[in-house]
Amino acid sequence: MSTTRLLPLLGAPPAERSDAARNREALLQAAEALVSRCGVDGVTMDAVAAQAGVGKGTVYRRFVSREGLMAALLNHSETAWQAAVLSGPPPLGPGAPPLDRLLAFGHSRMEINLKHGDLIQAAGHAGARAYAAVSFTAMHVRYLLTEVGVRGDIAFLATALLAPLESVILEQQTRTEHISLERLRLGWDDLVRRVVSADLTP
Amino acid sequence: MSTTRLLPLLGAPPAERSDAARNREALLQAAEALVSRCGVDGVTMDAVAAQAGVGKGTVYRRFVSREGLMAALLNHSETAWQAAVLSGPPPLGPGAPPLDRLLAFGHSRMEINLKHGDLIQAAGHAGARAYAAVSFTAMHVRYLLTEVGVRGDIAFLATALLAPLESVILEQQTRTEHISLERLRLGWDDLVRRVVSADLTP
DNA sequence: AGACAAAGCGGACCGCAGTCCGTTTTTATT
DNA sequence: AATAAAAACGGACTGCGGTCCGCTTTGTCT
Repeated sequence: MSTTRLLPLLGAPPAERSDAARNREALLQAAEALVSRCGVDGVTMDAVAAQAGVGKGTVYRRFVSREGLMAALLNHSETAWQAAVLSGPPPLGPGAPPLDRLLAFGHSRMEINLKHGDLIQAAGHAGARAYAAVSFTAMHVRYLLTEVGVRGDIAFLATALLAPLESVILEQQTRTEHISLERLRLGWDDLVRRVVSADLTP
Repeated sequence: MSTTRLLPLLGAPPAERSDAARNREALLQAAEALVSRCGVDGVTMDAVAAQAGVGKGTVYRRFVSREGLMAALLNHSETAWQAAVLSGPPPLGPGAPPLDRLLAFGHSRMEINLKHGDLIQAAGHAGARAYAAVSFTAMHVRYLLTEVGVRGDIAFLATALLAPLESVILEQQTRTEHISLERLRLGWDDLVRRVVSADLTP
């Protein structure tokens, strides 16, 4: 009679306990509510815990840190957006020529990063960087660049193109340099064309 | 007998009191010492105050916030660097053709931003952004782009080129994408040439 | 020199992020 | 159903950033 420990599946997450799942849901919902009520900066961890009806320790067990919680909040919209990129209507989604997709990608990403600027900021290191967003966007831009026919250090170029789409940069441009969203879009288009055209018209 | 208030010079800073100056010096020195002893993250405001032999309130009076203090620390090296750009030896300083200066600018900025990554991070909003550094570098890159003969939205292009030189981006590239410094340099050169060449070979 | 503002100073105090550990709930096993 | 291990929970507690306000120093005007 061996203990039927049916092998841990090597890295399969041990499955979440039901109460844990319930609490996570409650916490996310509470956080969302508080964000829309007090703004991102007005949300304290104690408040989130209280609103969800759990102890503070629970919040940290689930989300590790304030940044982690904010990142989790972010992931919601991020997921929907990724779906739009992977299988939504063109030109953001598949079906349009890769250059058009790249331009649309920039416009869309700009909007997102401006809209969630405060959340992204609050998510700090766990936010824009190191999380799903970075690897997904980087991967996608690399893919599009290749499709367009760009030669060279694709990985570097992808990151370089993504950099000016970062929330911090956009915020600086719109707030302190007074650049309009329309101008940002035109600028992006121009930048992309410059980067790309070197390989197209040799 | 009019009060010889010899007009406030309209916005001339009211001149710093001697004790204030002394304390500022002491604080900066203390902060620097602590940074090199405990690392940026290990520096607490209380410690800085204690080490300088003043009260905590004084620290905040001089530097407003922790970020402000870090920004002040940063300004030291920043100033030296600006001097090198404005009047140092080519190709970073004047004398070389503008394209070479632009390439050298990128390499140099990269090094700085990587070297002081933790300080920049700690200086947060008061650091890379909104402070001396941003307007100076932006101005300089705009100037070089113009000299090179780039047409278009120079202000936007300057910011877009500066974005991938930001400490956060560089850190991501070197740490999680494992891109070597050498490759970053080559990438920068390639990026700049792509952006520039569109206007040069029409 | 004396006096009077203004600027500077200090450290007690507050709020929030994050930790710790004894207690409770869930789930697998018999 | 009983049991036991693992996972989750809660809330008191700590440390740090930042504020506040009564006291002291500095500089100026007579």
